Amino acid sequence: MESRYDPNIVEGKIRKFWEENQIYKFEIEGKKEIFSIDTPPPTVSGELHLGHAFSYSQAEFIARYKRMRGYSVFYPFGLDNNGLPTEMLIEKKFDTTAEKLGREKFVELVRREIAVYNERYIELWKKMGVSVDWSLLYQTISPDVQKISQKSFLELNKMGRAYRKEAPALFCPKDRTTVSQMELKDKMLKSKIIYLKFSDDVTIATTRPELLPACVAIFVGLDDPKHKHLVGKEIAVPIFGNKVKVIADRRVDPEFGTGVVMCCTFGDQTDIEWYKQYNLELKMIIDEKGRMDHPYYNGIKIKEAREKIIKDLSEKGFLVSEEEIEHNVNVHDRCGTEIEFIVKKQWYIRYLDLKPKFLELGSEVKWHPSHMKVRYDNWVNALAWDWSISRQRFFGVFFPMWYCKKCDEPHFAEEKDLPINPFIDKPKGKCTKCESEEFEPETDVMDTWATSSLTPLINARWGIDDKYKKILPMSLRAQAHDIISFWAFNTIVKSYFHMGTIPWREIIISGHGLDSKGQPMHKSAGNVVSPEQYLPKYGADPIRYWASSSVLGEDNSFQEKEVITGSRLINKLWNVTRFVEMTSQEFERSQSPSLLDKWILHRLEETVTKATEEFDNYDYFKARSTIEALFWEFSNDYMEFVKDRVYAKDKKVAYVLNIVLVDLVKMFAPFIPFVTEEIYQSVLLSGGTIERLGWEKAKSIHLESWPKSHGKKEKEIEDALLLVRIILFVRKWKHDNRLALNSEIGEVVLSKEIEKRLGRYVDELKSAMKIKEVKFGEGELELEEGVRLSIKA
RNA sequence: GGAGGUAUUGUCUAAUGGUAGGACGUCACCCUUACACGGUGAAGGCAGGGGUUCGAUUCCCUUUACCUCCACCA
Repeated sequence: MESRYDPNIVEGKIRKFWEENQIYKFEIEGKKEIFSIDTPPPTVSGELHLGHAFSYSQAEFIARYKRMRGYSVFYPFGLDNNGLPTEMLIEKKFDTTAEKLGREKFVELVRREIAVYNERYIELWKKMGVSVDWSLLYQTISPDVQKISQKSFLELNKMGRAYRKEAPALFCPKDRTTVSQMELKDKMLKSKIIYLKFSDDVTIATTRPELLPACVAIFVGLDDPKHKHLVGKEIAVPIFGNKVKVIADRRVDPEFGTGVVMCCTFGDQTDIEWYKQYNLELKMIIDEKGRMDHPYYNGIKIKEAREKIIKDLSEKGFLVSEEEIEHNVNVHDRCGTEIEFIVKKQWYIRYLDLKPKFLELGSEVKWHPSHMKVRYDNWVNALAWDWSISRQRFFGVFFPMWYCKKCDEPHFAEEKDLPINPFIDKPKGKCTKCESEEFEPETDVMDTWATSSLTPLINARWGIDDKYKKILPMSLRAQAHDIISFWAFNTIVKSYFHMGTIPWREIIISGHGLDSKGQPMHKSAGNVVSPEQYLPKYGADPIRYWASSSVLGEDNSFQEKEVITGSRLINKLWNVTRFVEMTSQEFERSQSPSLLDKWILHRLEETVTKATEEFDNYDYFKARSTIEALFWEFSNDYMEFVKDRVYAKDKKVAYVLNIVLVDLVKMFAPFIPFVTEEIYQSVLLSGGTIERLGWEKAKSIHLESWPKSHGKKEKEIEDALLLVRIILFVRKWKHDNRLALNSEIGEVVLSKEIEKRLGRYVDELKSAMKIKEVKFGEGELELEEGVRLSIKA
């Protein structure tokens, strides 16, 4: 055994060993019960950071634990590499756009490029030592997944759940795509609020004067005495002269601005609500490129339009005043551009009628921590729109359909022909409505959530073969809390539609890995820390150690010192092993173990019971702490106390040292898989420890069985604990008297009361603390009630 | 504006209705045949204000700060 543990040499070797021996291969056949994990496919959108490593290791600890508990663990890995984030990554890298390149060339470029990122992601995850079965890898852009996603769409369509409707959609003028509610972000932006005179008694405040040509109504507060007389009248719009009605509505705050609001289709969400409620006229004046589509503006950009009309209004005397303000606006999460509304035909999934069902399904899943379910419930209760799944983008899963050129009737692909690329594949048959044979493809792609919400079905190879049908419903979903409303919710939705059940029995929600100051890692904040930075220095085990230092659901800031602590633990474990290895040649199981042996065996027993319980509850951090507590007692106390016996080649102490070590190494294995594997292979297996203990050998520590508690209670535990307290007291006395801890002391006198309990074990005390003589009599120092002792150097 | 979470020594982080544990850092001591990348000790803490209680860091209310999600933003 090397005197020093070098992760850089060992980890690579171990990784190779795992791969060559397929240690993490999922076995579908056999008697073992299946434990299936639905892990998040990371979005391929750039470099991975420690926040990712943090989130992903949560499921990883559980997977390794469950494997040791004898489950056949289905632990796949996925890559979410379709959709806008991936497109933007490539557009940025090559400083181009999909429009410039054209659809085909662009898609090809993205395909080629993501292969590189895929490799990088996988490589890093392997380095971190995740125990996924890589043969289960899926990508959301792969043909199989496209097929599943398209099948889902076709099924929803057959169920009458999919519908196409012209509706206002959130739209990002910069990325030229519709976006969903979930892609919005608030941003404080400077802007101008303009006061416009519509008539002598009507002045309107607006931040969007350029929308004036789209003004279709004027609103005042419901019971606003100042403006009550206006309700029902018609007022002319400045410059354009068309007359619009004045309507009273509760959504207007009489105290804000002038108390009079213009409604333009569409300036914001309220405009849309009014448009729907009062059947207002539709005037779209912004096109899909974010340019003004109105004769007055002649195709200029929104910001220019604003300046132009302000100038014009001012010249024509409509402008009363303008104020600089800072206000919250909805911007696109990814590019920060202000969101507009456009009206487009989009595909929707109708599901608002199922809100009670979704709440019910949410309750069927067991949430860890339980309070995370509240977020799910809140989201479902607040749902106000059907699910829009169309995106005007390029690199994504295509809708498997065309439209009739003559009558616009949708024409769907057949399931057996999936996956379909409607740009290449030709539709079969004639238009069901007009019998035309000419079609054009649906140019939109599906929202990536429409696909990633299918991960349980993707994992089960739904519609491809029945190989992994058994994994459903999955045992566990692991994800972070920010996407409860998207990923968790949408997965439950799709699972209900396609299977009629919940997708998984339990869900664990992790927090975020934050930077050392507790800030979320964002590229824009410049605080992104990559695991690559720390891997060469410490290896993967210590980074995993950091990642395991948090309670489920809580954020965890990255602290290098935590990594260092992990590093020291590993070093200590290595050296403990080296010490114990010296004793591993001959064991003898004692029928009457010494008091200290009983003590440490009792502690082992306690630890196994407690850690198992905690792990079963997904409290891996508690489990780790429990295990660590035993480890430090074992190495700093027990091992020190029995050194004399070790040097004297006592076979009984050898036995105790080795079983405690083996169980500790096993219990540490889910957290620090590399060093524990190395110890298992190079010492416990090849040194013959496992064999001599009479235990069953495994190919890898990670296929070993988790230690079992025997439920046996050692007798005399109270006496053993007293003995330990006395030893610790003597140790402190040595320290206080500036003596080396292995120095000899002449005499210890213990009070008479102790003689009855510990009289037989005096030799253990003597040997543990190098005491020449132990007597019983009257002690001077008080250890605790009834226990007094004197110590003489 | 609403919902959820969090607030513990210089820093990071646990537990707990009755003496708050650990890690890093600091200080002191110990070069001990597994480890000085070690060991033994010490100093140092419950965000503010109310309430319940014999007793509150813990339970309740509230203020403040931060994180996440949602809504509003004329």
